[in-house]
Amino acid sequence: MRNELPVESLILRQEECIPNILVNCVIIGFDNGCLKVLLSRLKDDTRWLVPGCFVDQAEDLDDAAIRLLESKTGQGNVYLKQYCFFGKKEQSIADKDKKILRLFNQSQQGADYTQSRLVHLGYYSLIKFEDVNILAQEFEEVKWFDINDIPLLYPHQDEILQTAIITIRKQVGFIPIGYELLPVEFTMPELRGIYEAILGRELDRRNFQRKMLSIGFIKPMNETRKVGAHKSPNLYSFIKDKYDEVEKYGMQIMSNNL
Amino acid sequence: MRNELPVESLILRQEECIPNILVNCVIIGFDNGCLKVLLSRLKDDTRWLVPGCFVDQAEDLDDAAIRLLESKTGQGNVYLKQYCFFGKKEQSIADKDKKILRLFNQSQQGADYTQSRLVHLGYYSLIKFEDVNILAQEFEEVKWFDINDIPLLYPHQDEILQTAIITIRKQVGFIPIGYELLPVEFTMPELRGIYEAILGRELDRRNFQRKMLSIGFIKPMNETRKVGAHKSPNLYSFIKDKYDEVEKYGMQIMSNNL
DNA sequence: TCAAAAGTGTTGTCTATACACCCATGT
DNA sequence: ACATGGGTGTATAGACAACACTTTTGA
Repeated sequence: MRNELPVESLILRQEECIPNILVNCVIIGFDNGCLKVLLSRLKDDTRWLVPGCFVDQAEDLDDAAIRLLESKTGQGNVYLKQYCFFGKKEQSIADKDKKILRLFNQSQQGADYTQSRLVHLGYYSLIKFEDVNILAQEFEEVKWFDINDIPLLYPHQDEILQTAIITIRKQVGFIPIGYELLPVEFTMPELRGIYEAILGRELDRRNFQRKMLSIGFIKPMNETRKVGAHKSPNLYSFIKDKYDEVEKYGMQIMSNNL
Repeated sequence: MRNELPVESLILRQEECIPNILVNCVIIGFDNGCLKVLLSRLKDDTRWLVPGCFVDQAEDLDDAAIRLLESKTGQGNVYLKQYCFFGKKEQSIADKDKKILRLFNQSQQGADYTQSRLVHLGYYSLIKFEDVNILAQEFEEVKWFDINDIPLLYPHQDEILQTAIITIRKQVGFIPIGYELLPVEFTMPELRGIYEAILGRELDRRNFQRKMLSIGFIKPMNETRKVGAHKSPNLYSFIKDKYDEVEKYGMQIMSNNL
């Protein structure tokens, strides 16, 4: 599922970028009952990175994040939210790690990116796993990892990643997370699986269902899905309008007893 | 209450600063039943600004924010939290507004701060009103404003300020806000006043009291305060330890029905 | 027929809210 | 005495959690 050309055009910047600002994006998906995060590395490297890119002088920060997201997943119009910034004085790209610059900005011309103090601007994104077409440059490897099985990362990357996960966990009661992570039609056990993965504990099947339906932005389809030697679960879909209302006022979806 | 020397030493930077990163701090206090925000302007200017400063090359972002806070209030060890970053492509200091650079960094030597794309890193701070000693440079005016009566601001400043207020409103159920904004000893009506100011509506006096006491990190002092022609209210104080526990787990203080 | 998992109903407990009542104090 | 506002108690409605029971399906 590789597609070299669009990746290049998305990543390669004609103009010079801002040398000391790196946009990072923690891309979260959900598959097979587990939360996944998309990481990237140089093909011959051992350590992984949260995808990042430098920002064009003439580009909004948010647009840089969208461009980054598109360059890895092929998807641009998804849930994207800033959650944190990082910038300790010692934070910069070490000379010995200079090679990873290729992952952030293919043309290493112009500004000297290793000389600058580096400020990381952290975004996280929730994306439908099935919609993702993993894209990578020819020297790059991009891969989903189970969130509970993260490989060795470059310095500072763990903080960037873990802070995102903690933020999502704190916000899970306030964002209609299922809408972002699941396909258009989904079953109640699938939805519950997301909450269980994020909260790290089991939820009562019966109370969960009642709660979700009572909020009113999930509607049952008159179909079921065959998934095994038992009753086929109903399919549901989100009512986008209701969901948008809720989002505006920051209403609470899940109970507070985390 | 002016004190010229320390202000200079806090603001004036020997080394060169990062030219495109501006730390902003929305400083929130509570007085006389109203939320206040500390704004700054040049003495002969008409428009106000959220206090900001550039970051030293060899200074953590958080430390720059603390230095900024201290340079305006004399207080450094207070609640300080990053909440947002801003950076649209057109965002930079216009040549006609170049004069405000004096407010961010007294020495205008070195890097050309008007040439750069500007990224605002937003912090907000909750501070005990009585502890604040307003500090200003000789060409600067620093003043508390009622949060519902904000004067004319420079471009982008309104977004920085309003986003902070919205963030605080969303988080009010999760941060022990009274501990930060009130003196060590306080009355229940004072505490309630903060919540009412933030939520923008009245709360039931009696239920509020019960709720606050039931959470368990407020303890009654055996004193009262005379405040008028009626029963003197009890004084209370926070139990810091309990509060810290709560903070860690992001427990909920107020109900969710905003 | 049985196991597994979906879906429905019931009940007790806890929490939020509304409000009646009493207490303290200055004019 | 009375107006003002703090402090305590109680009753009701609604939400949450626990769990019994029913339904559907493949082996």
